[in-house]
Amino acid sequence: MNLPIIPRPGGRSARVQAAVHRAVQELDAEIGRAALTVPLIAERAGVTPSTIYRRWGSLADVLSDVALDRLRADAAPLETGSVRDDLQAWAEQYLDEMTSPVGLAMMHDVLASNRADMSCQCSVHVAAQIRTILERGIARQQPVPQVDAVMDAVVAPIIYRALFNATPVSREQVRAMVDNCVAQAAVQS
Amino acid sequence: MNLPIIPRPGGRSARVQAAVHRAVQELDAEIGRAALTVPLIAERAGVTPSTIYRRWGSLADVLSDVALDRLRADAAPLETGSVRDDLQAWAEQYLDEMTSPVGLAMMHDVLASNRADMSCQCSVHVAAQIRTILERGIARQQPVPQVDAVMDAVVAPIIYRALFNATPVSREQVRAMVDNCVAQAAVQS
DNA sequence: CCGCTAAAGCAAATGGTTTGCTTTAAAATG
DNA sequence: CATTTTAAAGCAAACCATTTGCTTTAGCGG
Repeated sequence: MNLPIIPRPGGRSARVQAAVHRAVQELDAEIGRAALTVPLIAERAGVTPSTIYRRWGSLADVLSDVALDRLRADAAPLETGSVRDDLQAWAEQYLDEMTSPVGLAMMHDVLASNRADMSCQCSVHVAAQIRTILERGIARQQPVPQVDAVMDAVVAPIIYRALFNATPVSREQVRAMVDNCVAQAAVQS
Repeated sequence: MNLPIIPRPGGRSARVQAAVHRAVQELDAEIGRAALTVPLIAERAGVTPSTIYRRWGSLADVLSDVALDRLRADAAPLETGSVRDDLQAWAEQYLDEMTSPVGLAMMHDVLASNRADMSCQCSVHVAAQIRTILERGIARQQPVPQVDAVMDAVVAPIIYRALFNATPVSREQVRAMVDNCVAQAAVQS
């Protein structure tokens, strides 16, 4: 419904936003995501439920907003000196995050909000991480794959299988996927 | 909550199940998925809301159940004589289905139920379709890729980008993905 | 400092969800 | 075939999340 853009960034709006985000994370840790309700969050945050409904629209939107916030908090990928190693390290960490209960819940939350703009943020964020790695490689004059190629060959299988398969991608498979992707880029250049 | 297994397949349970499924599809067509509620569905199906809540657990579970039913209704893939062509034809149709509003809604419904068993059914079903195509190729003594390879290289990008990207995979890209995948299988054998 | 306005508070009404109990009908048993 | 058993459906009351109209607050511009 309403965007999580803060119209009056200096004041009460910002405080409410922060309080609600904190309340969600606290309650999530204490009682679990399944037990979260808007009235509960509102009470913990010290606001009224209608405030949350008016600003976010629904519980799903609040959770999605918080989940995206956590995604953005991810650190920049490490730098080892080779695109292949950087990608492998990053991809393994990404796999761990996204197959963890927290990561899975985040994805479900974002998708459950049914807002294309929010869902897209996920891939925008991931693409930015990958771009960071690839640009280091370009700066070193190494051959690098396209961002989209990495998304299709590495990210997509990780996420698809995390969401729809009983068995997630293994670390070996991730490494093989990255290898493949980087090797193809080397051939094509 | 409760499984969609029918404990007394011969009688009232089966009738209720069918009536609810039909009610969901009718109402979905008439008023749209966003307006669906359990009481509405119950009324149309001629049952009481508590019946639905007791059997399915929540609206999300009902919608997920119906969505999986529709998936299962998919026809068997066509046969052209070549694995590559069969896969391409099937993949393009799959792309169309999954990027359509109906297909997207189905995936969201299944994921929103937050039930791993239901989500897995999606990939199980898709894998079965792919296996059908590949086994024809094996029968013809052609080299074929692994089912999982097709899932990772073709299905995963289609779904990932349908769910998380503003721009879905294009038909050309699908064809390229299938080509790649089949070519790799030919090399490896 | 004063007025304007967006957002928060409040409270009542709405309606989806849960739950205990009763009734029905399908299956099992003799 | 009649009888017993039991899972599931019906019913209705209670509960609680959500919506909504109105009032109040507080940030911002003049």
